Amino acid sequence: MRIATWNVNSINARIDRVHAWLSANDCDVLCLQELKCATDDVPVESLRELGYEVAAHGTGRWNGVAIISRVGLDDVQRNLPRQPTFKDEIEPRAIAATCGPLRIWSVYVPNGRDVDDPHYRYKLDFLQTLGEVVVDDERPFAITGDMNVCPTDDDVWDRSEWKGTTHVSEPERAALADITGHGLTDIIPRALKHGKPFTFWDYRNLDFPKNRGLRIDLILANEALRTAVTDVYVDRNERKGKGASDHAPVVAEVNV
DNA sequence: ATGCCCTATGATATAGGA
Repeated sequence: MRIATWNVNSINARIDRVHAWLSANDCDVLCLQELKCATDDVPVESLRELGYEVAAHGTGRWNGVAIISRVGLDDVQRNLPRQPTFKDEIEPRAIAATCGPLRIWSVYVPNGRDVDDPHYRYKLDFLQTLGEVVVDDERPFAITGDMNVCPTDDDVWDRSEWKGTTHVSEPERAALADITGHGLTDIIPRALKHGKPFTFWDYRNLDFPKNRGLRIDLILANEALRTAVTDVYVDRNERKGKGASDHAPVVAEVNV
């Protein structure tokens, strides 16, 4: 079984690429983030014609998450239990489903914007709440998605360029460690090039050609899933060319 | 060649991204 997580930065802007990627990559379960459209505006027909079921959760303009699967899509759950609000809204940032043997979450953690911004407190609250979804179970389980946190300094292209910013601060890393403390492992992908498995490169300043990247798209797997993983990699080819998302898919081969 | 920001919106600037 092949699973993947991919922040597509608008599903409508990216649908041709997503369609082509699915056609070429034999993927069973794909978790998407940043749909940037309402649930009813997701181009589901393009995905269904490839044999996938779609569970989406979006309200338009920003955020939005989905799970698409060709191995079953049951018990869909939208939002975290007790998910924190921002400006009194519960934003569409989390969705879960059971896909065959696997229980999986697709989440888009708030950016935080700046360590002094209220959005940062919201981010920490969201991360704290996210740990509560972990179930103590024999069944393969994963939280995947754009965590907007670099787990270690190895996950930043240049630590000195990211001093005092979000994504690398100790409280964010501690909050992420609290999640993995529930029995999950950050499955670190192998790098296909340049030694570091970054998953995001800003569109600006030639960041991708210069490999100024971050590893923020993660697969957090429980023991049953972790031991079944036979390979994990970043599909950095998908970041190339015109019309790419600023994130690349993270792909895991799982023997379940 | 991996190449000099992108997306959505009661839009013609602005917010958000990380």
